[in-house]
Amino acid sequence: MTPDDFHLSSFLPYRLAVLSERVSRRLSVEYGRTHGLAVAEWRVMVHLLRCGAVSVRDIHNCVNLEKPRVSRAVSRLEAEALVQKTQGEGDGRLVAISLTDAGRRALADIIPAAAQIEGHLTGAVSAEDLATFFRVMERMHAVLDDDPEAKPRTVMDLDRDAKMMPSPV
Amino acid sequence: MTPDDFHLSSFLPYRLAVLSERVSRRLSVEYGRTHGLAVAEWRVMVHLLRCGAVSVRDIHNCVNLEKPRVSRAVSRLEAEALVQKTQGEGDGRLVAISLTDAGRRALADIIPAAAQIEGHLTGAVSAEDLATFFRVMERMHAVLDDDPEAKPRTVMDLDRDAKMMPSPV
DNA sequence: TCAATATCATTTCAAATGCAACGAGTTTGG
DNA sequence: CCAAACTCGTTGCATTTGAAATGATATTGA
Repeated sequence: MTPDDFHLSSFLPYRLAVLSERVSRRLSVEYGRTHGLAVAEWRVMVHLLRCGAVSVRDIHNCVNLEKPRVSRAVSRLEAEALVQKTQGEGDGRLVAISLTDAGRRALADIIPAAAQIEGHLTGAVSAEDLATFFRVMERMHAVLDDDPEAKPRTVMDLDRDAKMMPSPV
Repeated sequence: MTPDDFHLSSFLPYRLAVLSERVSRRLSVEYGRTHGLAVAEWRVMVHLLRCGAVSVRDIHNCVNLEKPRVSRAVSRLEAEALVQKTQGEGDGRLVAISLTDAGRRALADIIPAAAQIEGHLTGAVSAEDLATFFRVMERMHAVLDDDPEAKPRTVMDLDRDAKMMPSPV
């Protein structure tokens, strides 16, 4: 690669970052204006909806947020009474975080709007192209999975389809 | 969309963010370890390689970085003698920022490594699939272009192929 | 049993970030 | 000609950020 014909605007990492940030910002307009949430809070709440009462560590392992960020997001959400923290049953270190009714109501409000934005984005291409798009994303993840310099993927982010690997006999 | 079957791990904005950040981090390992650069500095330098002596505003408009971030990135790069700032010729407000020889040498070092990482990622899929991938990205950008709530795209990020629009007669 | 180690959530601290304000310079319109 | 409006790059400031440290609890192994 000659340095001279290297264009930022055709460089994959840059293009990914630009699109991702643009989409992310558009989305945060939605849940920011309506419920004052930021991306960390949004991810935490969505995770809680599916997984019930879980620990900070569990959220950290599932939604790609650093531990302190989860901790602070939970604090903010608790202050707004969207989640509640209860002392873990068995293990005294663990904190059980769960949605409140208000939190569930907020999600019932936000999720359809979020899904609609996603629908606008995905609706602009054919189902085949979209499938290819996600397949390519998964292939890139797979490349990074084999790269010792790359940060490992969280379990939750593993592509379900890609999991059908020949199991070690 | 029923809130109950909403999965973060299949939500487009989330998936984009996760892949983008993972790729970005892998890349920054490269130029971070070898030359102590962060993403803002990397973008500025690459832009300078192509565009010669330009202003802060121009960089801001081309590489998707906020103005203060460009200003500070340039300061750091200047402190490391990778770029130089000279007083603009005509307009007394403008600053002409350009690469030093050391900056060019650093890029000659980093760009091949960056291109190689990109090659690993793109090499894992067929040319057709990759073309589809970029086409889908462009379509999503187009959707956001029509969305008044979305931040406008910078001129540099416009897809060259997509520019062939029927011009207003 | 109980010291050493590990894990959990939080906090600390320094650095990065982005918005808004600023001072300096330039353009515009009367 | 000159005052108002605009543009440029930088800086102030409050917030966010992540790595490492902390304190509290659990687990391990001798």
